[in-house]
This record gives sequence, C-alpha cells and structure tokens, in this order.
Amino acid sequence: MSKALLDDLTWRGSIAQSTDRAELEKYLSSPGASLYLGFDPTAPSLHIGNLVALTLLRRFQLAGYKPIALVGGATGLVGDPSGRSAERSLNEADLVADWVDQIRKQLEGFLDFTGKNAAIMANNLDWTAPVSAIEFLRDIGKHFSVNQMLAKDSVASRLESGGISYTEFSYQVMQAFDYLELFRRHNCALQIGGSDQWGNIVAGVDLIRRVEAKSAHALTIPLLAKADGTKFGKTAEGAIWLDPTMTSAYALFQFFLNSDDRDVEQLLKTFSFKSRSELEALFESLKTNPGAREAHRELAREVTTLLHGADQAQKVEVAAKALFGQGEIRDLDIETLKSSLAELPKTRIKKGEEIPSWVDLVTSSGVVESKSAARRVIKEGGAYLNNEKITGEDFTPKSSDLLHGQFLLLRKGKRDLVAVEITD
RNA sequence: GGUGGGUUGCCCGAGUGGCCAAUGGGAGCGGACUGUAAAUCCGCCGGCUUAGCCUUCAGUGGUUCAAAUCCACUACCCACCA
Repeated sequence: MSKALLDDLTWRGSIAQSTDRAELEKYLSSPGASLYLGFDPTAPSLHIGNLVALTLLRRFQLAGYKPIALVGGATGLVGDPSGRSAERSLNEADLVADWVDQIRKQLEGFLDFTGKNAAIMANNLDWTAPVSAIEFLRDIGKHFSVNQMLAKDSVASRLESGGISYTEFSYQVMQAFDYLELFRRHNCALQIGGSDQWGNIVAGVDLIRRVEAKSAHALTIPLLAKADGTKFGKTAEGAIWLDPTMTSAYALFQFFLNSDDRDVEQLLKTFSFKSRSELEALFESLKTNPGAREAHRELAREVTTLLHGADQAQKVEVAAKALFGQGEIRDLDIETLKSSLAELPKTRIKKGEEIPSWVDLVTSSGVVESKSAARRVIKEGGAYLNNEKITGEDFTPKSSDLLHGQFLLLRKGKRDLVAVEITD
C-alpha cells in the first residue's frame, strides 16, 4: 500500500525530497498513520500554487491516511521568510483571523471529514497563543542552534540580500513547534509541503527527535516550473485564486486550457486523480494530435470540477465553446447565449440609452486601459464585435447588432471576452 | 562624520541645453501563421476632444527664447574614506 503510493507519487514527479525513504514507507505502513500540511493566511483565498501540495494531501487521504490541514493563524502573524527576498509587511491581526476563516472553508471542501480516516482541521494559534514568551524560549528555543538556523536557505539568502528581522528569523521555530504539537496531539509523524518548506519541516523533525526522542518524517513536492521559465499560477492579471469570486470558474478553466503544451503532462500528473494508464493515453494524444488539445481540456475540466463542481465545470466549458464558437454566435438560442455570457465580465448599458461609440464601448468594457489603447487595438484589428473584426474607429454599434435584442459580445485579441448587456 | 556617484516611462537601462514623449533590451498588447498553444515574423507600447494638443525623466524652486540635460535646496540609494 505505502509502496504503491510512493511509487505513484514518484512517477508523477511529486517528490522533491524526503527523509529516509525506507523509514517513511515503514511509517506509512503503520496503522492510523497521519500527515499534515500547513497554509499561512497571507490572502483571503488560497491560490492555484497552494493547490499543488493540497492535491498531494488529498492523494494521501484517498490512499487511506489521516490528513491534518493546518491553518497558520499564528504563523500568518509572523511571516515565513522562505522564498522571499525581502521582509514581509505584517498584516493586522483581525484581518489575518478573517483570512483564517476563509481558508479553513476552502480546505474543508477539499478533504473528507467523515469516515475512519476523517480529516482534521487545526489552527496553530490554538497552541501558540497560550504559551508565554519565556516558556517558548525555555521549552522550545533551547533546542535550536542558531548556527543551524542561520544555515537554512530561507535565512542564508536573506542575510545576503538586506537582512532579516528577528520576527521572521523565528518562523522556523514556530513551524517546528507546530509539528511537535501535532505529533503529540495526533501522533502525526509526517509533514508535507512545497519544496521551499524543506528547511522549516526538518526543523520540526529535529525538534521532535530532541524532545520526544522519536523519529518523524518529511516529504516535499517540487514547485511547478513552467517551460517558459515564468512562475506557475501567475498571470498578467495576478494570481489564479481558488475562490470563485476572485477567479471565476470560467477564468480557471481558460487558464488550464491555455497551458503551454510542454507543461500539460506535468500539470496532469500533478493535479489529476486519473489513473496512470488514463493519463498516458492523454499524453499520447498530446503527441499525436496536439491541435485537438484533448489533454488540456481534460486538465481544465478536472481541476474546475474539483474546485467548483461538475455543474459549473460543464457550464463554463459549454460557454467557452459557444463564445469561441466554431458556430455562428447569432445562431445561439437565447438560453445558451445567456448562460455563456454569464461567465464573462460584464458591462451594462441602460435600456433607452444610446449605444456608445466603438472606441468608448471597448474602453468601458475594461479590456483596455485607456481610450488611446482602445484606438490602437481597433486600428490594429484586434477588436471584435460578435466575433467579427471591426477596424473602423468611427463605428458605432446599431441596435441590429444586438444579439437577441440585448447583448453584445466584445472581444480583444484572441481570448479576451466581455459581455455587454442592455438592462432595464 | 568626510568625499564622490546616483535617482529616467511596468522593469533594466541610454540620453549631459533645442532635432526628446525621450535610443536599446525585457515584460505586456495586437496582427499574420496555427490550435483560445509554442516558436517565428510584422506592428504597437503616457494621456486626450488624436494630421493637433496636454502631462512626464525623485521633489521644490531658479537660470534660459528653450531643461531629463545647467544651478540651489530637500528626500532616498550606492561607493570609498574615518
């Protein structure tokens, strides 16, 4: 069981580093083995990058292990220096508390809290807040060597680039304390995380060995690297969020559908719960018939379904098909059109008001930043009304251009769509 | 504390009185090709009531017909010296 899982993870490229593999297998073979993964509240939602490790946690639960999802109500107040070239600015405590709630809800949707290996939700503020500074320094701090702390990547790189505050320097101790606490409370002896968390995780492994004289384990998953060298999950508009009010299901679907061919295999291995043979069939299709983008579509479909449900996933896929239409947009019946446009950003015009000129319409739709930019795009042939290229600057849409008398579909370039709706 | 250097458009970085909305590169955007991909090629890339006008080169004030470029002060950064 444990070996099969680890072999599968290895095939997926989901193991960056681990503590002794044989020992880890042994632990995973023991009854009731559990593992934990922590997230700090640094925003009101998790983002797609967080989903990498979260997916891994879910795999473990599906394989029969007990997952513990930890939200860093305490560590989020301090700030993790890992992967950061400069000091973080501290967030207000009540803001962080609010984010903890939001993230907790997202995590709850991702794991199963029933059954014999029901997931556990934890917040490190629960055990960190009651500890006094003196207790912390005597009981925990005493087990840490500053020499070793300084050697950690997260600290060493910061010492070279402008320094680090005592606050962030202490972060690894707090995370180690978390691991110790979960070890004590739930007998949890495996912590997983992104590969940037290795240093923080082994700090906990060391602490458990020193305090409890027991061995605990660490497993990290590689940070996703894109073929073009840019960071996964970031777009020009910002991060891809799991919260549908921050990144719509439609945008999420499009994000994955538009993946670089070279990245699709790794993305499927990372996020998909399909079997190895199913995935290999998709990789084959990617090679032999890349234009069909079957693998991209499955990827987009599966992630969207996982995060927003099958209904939503189905809807946005149908919408995308209709809007990028093989078919004629005017032929869509009103219901299909309406539900498709519902997935897009919207601009409204009051009924009875004149339809603005083409330049103004493109500007107010928000696909460009200024009128000058709108003029440029129009002149360059990048502005489309109802999927038809319109290059005339002095053009003004007429009421006969309205789809079903109340909608216009604007497009900038190949994929930037906006709906214009005439409202009462 | 002393001396010297720097602060330019999203980023890097040229420009040392007019020809500067400002060279070049990157990012971004549009087009062509294709597959809502990549690569490549072409174009764009401060704003506006767009053949013209307006506002930008850390900030403030000054010199000049004319300043990103000269002067003064302020703020921040860097280097060498103590």
